[in-house]
Amino acid sequence: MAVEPVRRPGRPRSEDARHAVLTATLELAAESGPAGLTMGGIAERAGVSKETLYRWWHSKTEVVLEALAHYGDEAIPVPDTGSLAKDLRVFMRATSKALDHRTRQLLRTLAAQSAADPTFADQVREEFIARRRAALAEVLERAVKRGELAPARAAVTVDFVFGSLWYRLIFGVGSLDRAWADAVADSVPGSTAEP
Amino acid sequence: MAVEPVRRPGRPRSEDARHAVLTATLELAAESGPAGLTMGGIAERAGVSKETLYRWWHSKTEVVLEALAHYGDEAIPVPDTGSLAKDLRVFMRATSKALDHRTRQLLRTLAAQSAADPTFADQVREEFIARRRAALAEVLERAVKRGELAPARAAVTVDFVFGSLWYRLIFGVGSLDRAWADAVADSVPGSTAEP
Amino acid sequence: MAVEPVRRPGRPRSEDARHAVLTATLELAAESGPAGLTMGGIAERAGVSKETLYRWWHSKTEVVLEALAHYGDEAIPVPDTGSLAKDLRVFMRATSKALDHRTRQLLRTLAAQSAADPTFADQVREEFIARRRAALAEVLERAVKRGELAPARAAVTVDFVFGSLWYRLIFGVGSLDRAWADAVADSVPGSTAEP
Amino acid sequence: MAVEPVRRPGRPRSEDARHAVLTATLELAAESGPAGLTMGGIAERAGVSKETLYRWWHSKTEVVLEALAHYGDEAIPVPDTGSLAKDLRVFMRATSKALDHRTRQLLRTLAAQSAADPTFADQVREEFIARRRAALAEVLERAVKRGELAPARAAVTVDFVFGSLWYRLIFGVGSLDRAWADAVADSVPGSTAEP
DNA sequence: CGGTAAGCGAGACGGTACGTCTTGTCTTATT
DNA sequence: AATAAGACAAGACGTACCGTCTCGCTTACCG
Repeated sequence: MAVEPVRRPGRPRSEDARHAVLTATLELAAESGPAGLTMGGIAERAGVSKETLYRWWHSKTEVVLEALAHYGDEAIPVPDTGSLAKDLRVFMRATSKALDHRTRQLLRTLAAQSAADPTFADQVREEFIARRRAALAEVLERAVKRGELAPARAAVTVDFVFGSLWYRLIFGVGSLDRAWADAVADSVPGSTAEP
Repeated sequence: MAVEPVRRPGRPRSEDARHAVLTATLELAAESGPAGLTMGGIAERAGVSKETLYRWWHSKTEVVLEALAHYGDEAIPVPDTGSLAKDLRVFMRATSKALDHRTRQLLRTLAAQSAADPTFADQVREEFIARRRAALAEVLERAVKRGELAPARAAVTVDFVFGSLWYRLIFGVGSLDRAWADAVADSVPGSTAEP
Repeated sequence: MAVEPVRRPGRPRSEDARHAVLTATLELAAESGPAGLTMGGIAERAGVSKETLYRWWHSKTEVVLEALAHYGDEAIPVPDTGSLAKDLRVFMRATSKALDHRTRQLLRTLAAQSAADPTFADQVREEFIARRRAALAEVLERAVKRGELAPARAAVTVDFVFGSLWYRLIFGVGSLDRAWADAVADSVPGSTAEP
Repeated sequence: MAVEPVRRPGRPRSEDARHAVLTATLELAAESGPAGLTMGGIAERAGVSKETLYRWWHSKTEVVLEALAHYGDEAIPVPDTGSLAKDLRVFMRATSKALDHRTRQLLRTLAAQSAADPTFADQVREEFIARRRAALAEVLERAVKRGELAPARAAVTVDFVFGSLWYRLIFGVGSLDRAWADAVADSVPGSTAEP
């Protein structure tokens, strides 16, 4: 049974255009940051008309969201070493490693738009934030089942990890390097003992 | 010796104008949120010329920063009950209580601008974030001296508390009410025992 | 010998589409005037694709031109009463009568496009203006042959009649009613005497 | 008594900007005609922001109108030789002479916009057309007073002269040179006799 | 009766102009 | 010197229309 063999009439959406837009967004975000990322700029860089841009994405945030989703979907795998301490280490270090310049710029763009507009915040939360939370929650869930972690603590831990990340990213309060990753991993009770 | 008896020539700065600007900023932020808060709008609402606005504040962020500082400076006192658990409870509940609609809108404006522009982020960090961190650090420091808290844990705790706050504020990931305040307070080790 | 018995292969042009386009053009012109008459609008109203529109007409002007030709081709017959004064009266009154709201909107569209683009002006002149001029010229020619009109005056009279019409139509300088028609007819020398 | 010595507060309107806009409009109209004359283009050529353009002129037509008024106000003087025939000759030849390439482009722009939008047509009529009509009407009035021209004929003559001009200009029906000027002048009864 | 070829709808596309908005600077007269 | 009033350059925004394109489907004929 084919999943979607239907072909609607009319010229089909150009995959080239879509790809060019997402690529241009990543490039521009990396180069100029949130402030320099404009719809007109993306369109020009991508060799795409503004109308096409607005047809498929209703705002800058949506473009960034999709660009980021495409780029970083498998960057951080969900580890399963059998030990919470090790799992957290792996997860945090992978997270830290994924935060290169380009990604930080994209995330800052996401944060800026989300802070300014609750509607977009909802979208970002559901389509991006939730995925990351789920990945970490999976790791913690296993630890809870093994009795390594109190259930109540699992919940706040997710906030802790990502809260720290965004807080530092947005306000520049401290680094997001490997030292940070390890410090965060170690601070989760029950994972401190075995370094 | 008088502290500052100097009187520069010319018309002195209008205190009325300054006050009107800060009030207008608070009002507009509460009404329209980050997206609707413009320099032109503030000037108009305050009955002040844009010239005057830009003379004393170099950017929207500075205005918001000062408006916020004025409004919420003594809102959250630094508690000293002799017990980390109690101190944290008081601090977190006061923090939660201070986060009314207006304040959240202002904080979101700060976050949006900071995420978009690292220079503003620096400013926000130095003039606003740092003060809050210092207040919490003072509470934790005392606990460390009493042997209630490991020094290493004190550092990450500050990140935890404020990270959670901004994370939830920006992306709408969960509430910021009294339940949240208590959950955060309880999750700091050594303060869990006594509810 | 049949004039055009050839039948090219492939699907023949849809007469329905052609008719729908011309009708839609007339309707839209009457409703929204030159400014509101767009190719996309015509296509949509006619239930025809833009592709089809552009296949058969290369510009808005061509569509309007054909719509107008279809509608008003026999509206103004060439009178031949034997008297210049009477012929002119009939011609001018018929002209005036043909200038209902819809026709005026169409003519204004033609004028707008012609003024903006000399190439279209050429087309309009050859395919529309020339026909009207020829009709009037025929009437005047007969008068010249009868000795009622000086040959030199015949030439400028055509300019006079149609110039006045377009001038008033475009700039709203005076009416185009029966009074105007009579005034114009009467002002041609040799036709004034007999009212 | 000074006509307008009042000085409103605020930065006064820049005469430089105004002049640059009108000049740029004339240049662009001459170069590219009605179709190539855009608000953005005018702004760029004039070194003026689009906001300034729209602050003072609400549409392209208004800019063109003012540009034309400035340029051609005294181009065609009202002659008074004492003879209708001579006056008309002078007036028509001056009119013809004033119709250089640049002016024709401007007039065509005016016509295009007027045909498309009756509101602008009203404006053009009152602020531009009316002045020309008044000039010619003055000449004819004098002839009527001298008994050279029937009052009824004076009215249609104005239509005739300008109708012919615009008709030829818009649709390219014949020239607008000296031969045309003389032919039109001669065709007015009472002025034909004396060449 | 099946192949071939053009017409047709739907609708995406690059391009360009539109008119509005906000930012930060400036130039006045007034206080 | 500071103010209000407000004009200004710069440039992003989101919309509209243009004319072209690429699809799948339809309607004829012709062999």
